[in-house]
Amino acid sequence: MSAKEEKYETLKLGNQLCFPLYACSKEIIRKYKPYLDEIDLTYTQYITMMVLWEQKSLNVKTLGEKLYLDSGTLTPVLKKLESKGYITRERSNEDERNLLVTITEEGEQLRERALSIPPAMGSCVKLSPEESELLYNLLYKIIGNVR
Amino acid sequence: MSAKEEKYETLKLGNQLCFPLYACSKEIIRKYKPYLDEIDLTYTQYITMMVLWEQKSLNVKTLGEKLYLDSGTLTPVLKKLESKGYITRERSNEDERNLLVTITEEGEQLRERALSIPPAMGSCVKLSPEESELLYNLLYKIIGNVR
DNA sequence: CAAGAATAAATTTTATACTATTTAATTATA
DNA sequence: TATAATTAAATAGTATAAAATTTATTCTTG
Repeated sequence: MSAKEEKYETLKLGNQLCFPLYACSKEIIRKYKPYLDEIDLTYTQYITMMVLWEQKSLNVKTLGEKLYLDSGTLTPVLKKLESKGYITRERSNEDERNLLVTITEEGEQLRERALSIPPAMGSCVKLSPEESELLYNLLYKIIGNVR
Repeated sequence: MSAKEEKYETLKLGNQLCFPLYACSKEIIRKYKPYLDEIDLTYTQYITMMVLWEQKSLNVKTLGEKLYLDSGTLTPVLKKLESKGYITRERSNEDERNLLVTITEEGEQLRERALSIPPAMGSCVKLSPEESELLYNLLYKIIGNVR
């Protein structure tokens, strides 16, 4: 390898860790689309509903901390979910700065229809349980380091 | 654990592999921002330049295959890079359907200024070389499986 | 060699995302 | 307690992304 090639080695796309992360994330979300289309959710709406299926009611800030998203992204997502009838949005009585997001009965029912999605996606990704766990731990390690 | 909790276990955010992938990708790109701001590039513009630093000239389709992006995303990115003087865009003589993207002298010079970015980012991610390689391989394995 | 098929970009539409700013409400403090 | 500081959402502006459609060009094949 020439001296010049050596010098710029670290700037090659194939030597980045960020690029496969970015590409992999996008490709998986793309792969979700046909399944999510069946329940008329986008990926962002889906992970938002996931939080609400576990915790029936919370404010935008707490939701954003769980999803690593801020109100600039969440406000339009939540308005959309409200228009679909899956959530309600109302200011908290104790502190009116907080907008309380609460799942509706229809939102609860959607959970049933979403049950088929994780196994379908798992069969696309095709990692062994050991590989999945390894990847999971490495990703959360980076998230912890970066933040 | 109750039967109901058991049933919905797979729909919990903490049990997804896609979510940490998505979150990790975004957090890393966010971490790039201050470094990329110094050379006035966005992340998408940066990975585009990376390809062009390696291969001086190619058409939009080939570029898109390398970056997993289509012309809908690349066209505005390339117009921006052109306006900054880092690339030229011209139709190929052999086949006028192809738009040939070519790096300029200024684009080449930018490579020098970008040299400091990979080591700065590496120190943020804080994975050992072994962990990095493991992660790299798992990510490309998924990309290969999904596509 | 002309009509149709295929290909490459660009454009359109919808939905994210991030940063910075603004607005409204609450808390802290001088 | 009036004012400043802080906090939570919403908004504005810029930049991605994906899918679908359109346009222009080239290839295929009858």
